Amino acid sequence: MVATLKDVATLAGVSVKTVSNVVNGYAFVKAENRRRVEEALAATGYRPNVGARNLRRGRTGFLALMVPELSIPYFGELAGLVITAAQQQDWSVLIEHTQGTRERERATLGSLGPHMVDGAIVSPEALEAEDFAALGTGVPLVMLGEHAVDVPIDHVAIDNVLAAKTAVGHLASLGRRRIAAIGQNQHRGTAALRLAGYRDALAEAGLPQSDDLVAPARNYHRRDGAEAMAHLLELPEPPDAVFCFNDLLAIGAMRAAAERGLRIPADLAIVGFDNTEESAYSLPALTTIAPDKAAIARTAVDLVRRRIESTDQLAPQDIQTPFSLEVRESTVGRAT
Amino acid sequence: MVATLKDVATLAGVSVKTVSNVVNGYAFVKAENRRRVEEALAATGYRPNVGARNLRRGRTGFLALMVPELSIPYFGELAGLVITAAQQQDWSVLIEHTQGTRERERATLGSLGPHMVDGAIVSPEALEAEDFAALGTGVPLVMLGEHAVDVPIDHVAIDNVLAAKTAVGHLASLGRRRIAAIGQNQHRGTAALRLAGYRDALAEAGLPQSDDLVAPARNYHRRDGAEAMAHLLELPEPPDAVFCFNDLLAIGAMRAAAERGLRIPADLAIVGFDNTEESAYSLPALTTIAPDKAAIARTAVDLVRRRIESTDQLAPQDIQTPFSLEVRESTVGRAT
DNA sequence: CAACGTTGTTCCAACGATGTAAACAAGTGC
DNA sequence: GCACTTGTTTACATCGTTGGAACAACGTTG
Repeated sequence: MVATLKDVATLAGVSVKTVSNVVNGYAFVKAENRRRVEEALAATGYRPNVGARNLRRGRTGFLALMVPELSIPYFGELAGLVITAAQQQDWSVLIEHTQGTRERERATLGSLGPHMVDGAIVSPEALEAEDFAALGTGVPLVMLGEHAVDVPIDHVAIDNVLAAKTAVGHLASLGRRRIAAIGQNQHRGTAALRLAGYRDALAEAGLPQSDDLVAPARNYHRRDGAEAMAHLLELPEPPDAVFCFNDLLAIGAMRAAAERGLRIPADLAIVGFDNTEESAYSLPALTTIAPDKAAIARTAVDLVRRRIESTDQLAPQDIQTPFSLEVRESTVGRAT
Repeated sequence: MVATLKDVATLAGVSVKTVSNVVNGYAFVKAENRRRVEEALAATGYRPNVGARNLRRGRTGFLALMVPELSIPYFGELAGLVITAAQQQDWSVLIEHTQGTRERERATLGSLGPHMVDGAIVSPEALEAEDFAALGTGVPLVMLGEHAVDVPIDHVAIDNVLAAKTAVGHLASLGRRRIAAIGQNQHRGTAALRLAGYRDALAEAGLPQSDDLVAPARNYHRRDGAEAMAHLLELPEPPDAVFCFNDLLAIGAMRAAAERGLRIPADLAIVGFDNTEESAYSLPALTTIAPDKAAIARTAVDLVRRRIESTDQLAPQDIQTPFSLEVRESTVGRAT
């Protein structure tokens, strides 16, 4: 059996409340009693019943994190950072994954009662505006990544348009003329933004735009990148560079290119997006957009906390976190 | 505010318990009352207070998963599978990570009161036998991976010795003579087992053993693999093959080899361990031991459930899950 | 029509912790 | 000796839920 406050109190010969006071660091407890209580606590190995405590306090001590797939390196890395940031605020993190389907995302959002978690950090992919109505009221929510739609909810992301523009600008500055993009997708908010950045950069560099060079990707897995790249390489005039909307697509694209005997970056330069750890060690190492993932995690947790603490309505925040371009071998070749 | 049973009861004009009965599917509720309660439930958007319910029922609905780092692909993939398996048993998964330090692992284990979670699945790296005494009593615990030590706890893993032997046997069968190993580590149970398998295979193939060819790795990150490989390649007689104790080490080793102009597998064959998704897309694609991660996750969740449900003491189970050798380019070259 | 079982509902206590306020003890000042 | 602080402890109600006992209403049966 597990010791409760009552057990400890009996053992120490004081009231339950006094034990509670000791546990919670209440100042006015006589030294003698404090000592006895502490002994009893140690003897019984008392640990507070989180459920009961939270029932009383109206907090749960849990934070939910909703991601599409934990096996995707970006989300694995991000989740780790969120957990770390949350631990510092005494929160435990509950992770749900949705496979990026709208139905699962709705269901997850709906199950997040305020009794279950104090707040939630969500990274939706397919949700529509109306789905947010289904959300259990009263749970502070922070969204990561781009809105698909306009929803009055806190939101943390990098400037996707600028980031994409930076990536493509880098390719253009290297003298690439036929720059392709992989990752177009109707259902993802980020895809539209990154595509816009891609187009901006081409326009600015005075390069022609061609729909042939924009390859869609249903999911953002390595396989999708390989398929898209294979398709691009069959064009009569194949690209000499490609901007992939995430690192996994880029890894897949590299493989497809390598399998066809292309040299990277000589024949084909590749830029990814996310700066997952994998990208620094791929062969060749991948040039990629590096969002400050730790900042994203910290900011998101902070936003949740702030919204919980302040009783009055805050206007929804829209916070942009920094990013940088990590230049590696896939665009500039092996450093000598 | 959030609706409670009381609110619903008032609205429906019945007692709290009747509403509770409806919510919990108690059979004997008059149709008329049931209808009114259901209307009231819908109108208020009632969701049960998980904390209170569990306080009463003595269950929490949470399962803890402790891993060293979520950003390590193997654990990201595994965590995803555990979440999926747990969802099917109506459990939400709480993830804690420890960076693989003994102190953090102890602390995490200690914080898992039975009020917090119904059970825990842990993947420790540095824990010693005595640390398990610190565990809050009464929480069913399942360990993944090898024990460092003998502890009477449920345990799910593949046969590490056999798996390592299989991997190294594969290298030997390809005619490699100087087969190195990367990943030796005093503190990891798995390291010892994989090393034993490595030695078994060498012995069986009649190959000489040399301590020079066994490279330690503090952590199991890509960087450690690269450093170890660099070291091995500086030997007067460098290896012609290397067995890495996980995929990340192998990825790092590949990079170090490639940077020194070695061709893989012609000059150096490499085998990894874990079959992370990354390994199928690396250049060259990595030959690796493929544990059935889904089986591990399912088995672990099942074990926890079984231990919760049965009141009597079950003997600690020791379950081995299947694995296979995934042969790819890093040992046999590009398929034509 | 009394006794009984069946069905449906309500009341009460309890899970374990904590906030509130009251009770108690020991000084202090007048 | 009394009111008044100041410090210290306790009793009690409460958070939202559910199990069990008690109770009420009903039709059946002997």
